[in-house]
Amino acid sequence: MRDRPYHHGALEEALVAAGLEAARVHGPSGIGIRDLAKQLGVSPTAAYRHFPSLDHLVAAVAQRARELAASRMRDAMDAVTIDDPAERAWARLTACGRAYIEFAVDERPLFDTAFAPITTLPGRPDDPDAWALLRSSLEDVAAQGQLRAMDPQAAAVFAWATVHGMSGILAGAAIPHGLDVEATTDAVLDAVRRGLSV
Amino acid sequence: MRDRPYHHGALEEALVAAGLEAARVHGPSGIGIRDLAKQLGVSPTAAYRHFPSLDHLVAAVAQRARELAASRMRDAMDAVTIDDPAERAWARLTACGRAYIEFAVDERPLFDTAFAPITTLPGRPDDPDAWALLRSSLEDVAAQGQLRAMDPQAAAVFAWATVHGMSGILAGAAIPHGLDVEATTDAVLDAVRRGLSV
DNA sequence: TGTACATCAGTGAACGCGCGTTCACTGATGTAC
DNA sequence: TGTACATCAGTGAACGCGCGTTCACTGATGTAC
Repeated sequence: MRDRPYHHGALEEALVAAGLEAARVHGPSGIGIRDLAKQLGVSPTAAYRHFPSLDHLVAAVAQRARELAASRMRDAMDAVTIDDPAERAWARLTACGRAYIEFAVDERPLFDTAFAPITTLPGRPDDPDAWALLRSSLEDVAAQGQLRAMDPQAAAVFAWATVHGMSGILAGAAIPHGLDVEATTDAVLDAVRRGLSV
Repeated sequence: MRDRPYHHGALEEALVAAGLEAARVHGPSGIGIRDLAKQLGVSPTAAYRHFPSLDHLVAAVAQRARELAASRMRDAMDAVTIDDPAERAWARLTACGRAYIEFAVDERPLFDTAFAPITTLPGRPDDPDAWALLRSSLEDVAAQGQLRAMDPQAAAVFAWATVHGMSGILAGAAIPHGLDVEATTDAVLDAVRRGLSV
């Protein structure tokens, strides 16, 4: 006489989805087996049918969060409408970085979840993959002859480090007093371009 | 007939020092009231004579960790021996950034402790202060007429973001496969200079 | 110089909580014959 | 087409742990008179 069938049917997916919502509000430490099971009207033990431990569930949620960030980056890149090939390549790289920073600011707990130190490797590659998007947009810039002679790996690390660090600064409590976020983001992205261009 | 006097004498300092050692190995979450009290041969309650809560103790340890990072940066800056004023200013800025990155790599858990999101404000300013060191070395570069026209605040955020992000990449598990750490650090610091210079 | 007394820095036991995880078990599903 | 049975996905209760924190209390210290 229960209103819910004995078998949930899609508990694994439901756990990840509910975990993502929890992480959206409270970050990675907000994901708990007992908590999520309660929300889904299921016993805590049921979760262990799908994940060997909490760590694995957190890793699945983190992957989902990274993919969310990456898809925002991809969308921002696709929204670039400039025709000139060289400027287009730069604009796509910049859009990619800006989207990363905006994700950190808009969805701070999710950002923390996405890029927290990895404890358990995911079972499949990220799709889309943020690092791959960055690499490919840098390759476009290079293909336009815009990149100065430097190790392409180092160039990618430089670009990533800057937007990642900027995200950390804006997302953390460490924002320098009275900082104009948008203007500073523009200036930082411009400095990245100058650091990379011929 | 105890070998230890009833009053410890310097428990506050001892707690911070022991907390720093714990954080050095296990990061901020490795700092625990019961644990430190046990190490010092004191009851957990005694800690509450000196800190209203664990959070305050952690904040004190974090400040100590930041100051440790900052003093490494200052030492590295002071070790620069170049005479030419403009090159000297750049070298000091670079040394400062490199020391920050090296601290993250050498003392990862301490780095995590130092720059974790702040929960409780410290009772006194950092001494030395990492952000102030960076600002002042950038001012030196500007005073040498080497800095291109940009908001000085944004310039500082750009430099800090890059080394902070680089630290995060190197300290996290997210190191791209087969990365040459030293060479990449050099390349990134060089890109920062290019991003800032006239 | 001695003494009463306020204050400070400790003790030791206990509370209460929430967590991940495990155990023995049951309801539902699907498949071989 | 029906049925036995392996397998899968749940239940519900409990374990055990370690933590921060609190309580009533005591030993040591310093200071006013």
